[in-house]
Amino acid sequence: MHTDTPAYSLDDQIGYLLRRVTQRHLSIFNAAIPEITTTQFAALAKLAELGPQGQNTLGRATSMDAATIKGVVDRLVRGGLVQTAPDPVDGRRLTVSLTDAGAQLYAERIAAALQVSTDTLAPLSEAERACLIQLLSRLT
Amino acid sequence: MHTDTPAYSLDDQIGYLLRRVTQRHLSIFNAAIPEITTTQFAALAKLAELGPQGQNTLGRATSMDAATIKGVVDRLVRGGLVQTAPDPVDGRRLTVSLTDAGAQLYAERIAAALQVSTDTLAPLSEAERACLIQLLSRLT
DNA sequence: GCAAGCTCGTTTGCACACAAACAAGATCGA
DNA sequence: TCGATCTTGTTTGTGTGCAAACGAGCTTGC
Repeated sequence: MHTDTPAYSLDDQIGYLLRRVTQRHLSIFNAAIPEITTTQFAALAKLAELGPQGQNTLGRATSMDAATIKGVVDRLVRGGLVQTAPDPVDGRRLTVSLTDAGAQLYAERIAAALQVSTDTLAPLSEAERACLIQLLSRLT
Repeated sequence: MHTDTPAYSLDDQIGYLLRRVTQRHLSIFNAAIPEITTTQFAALAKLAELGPQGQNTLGRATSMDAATIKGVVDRLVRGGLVQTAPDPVDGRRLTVSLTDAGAQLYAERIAAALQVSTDTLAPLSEAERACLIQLLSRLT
């Protein structure tokens, strides 16, 4: 008796595919919207949707942990797209909100951001795109 | 006349979904194989498949740029899983190869790595898994 | 009313990931 | 043959990401 080494094809593994598709997506996004990154845009989008939020709350809404959202918010503050203020009620809370410049940049880039998604999915048919989105949603 | 702000649903964007699914996958991988990271495992897998490779060549085979693969190789060397040697023919080239420990760790973890892929795709049926892999492959 | 436990934000340390710029070796064409 | 060009590896700077540990503020149960 012996155990054969099982075959392992890196190129067919879900993790490797996810990494490669993400690379392509980031490259498309960066070409279309060079001013900010995908995570920064996600933060702007959620602030626009939900209004001012605590920093950690915003992190949860955008799937970033506390350490990560802090870095993202810091860079957005540095770029003048977002501002922070202490919560008068809860002494721990740091409320993050869009500045006028942030709201304007977000509004101006929505169409480009939607185009990024379309371009990323360009190799697929309409039905295939919907299928992929649906399958990925279930792996969350 | 005016232009309505188009709707932008972050949760439905391909980039955001990719990030979230990747997070879940990395978490599953890290729980199953705590010794090394996904990228390090990818490097070991390609070295096992292709034999010793130049550092940049290995980077291309695993979809990492020159700066990234250097960091990965450095950490694998530090962990004793890989070794580097100057190429006698090409004075620029740095040949990377598996050590015995690296080859052994890789062989021992293949089954676990395959299980990671299975676990990541667990919410999907067999047919859906194949469909997802196929769709993602076309977005490379 | 108060102690235990939770949440908020912060910091540090590590590991990708890419852009840009660089030095040195290899190659290929005129 | 020799100069332009390409390739190989390196470094620096910036931006995610996560784990772990921390202090300070809030809340809940008893």
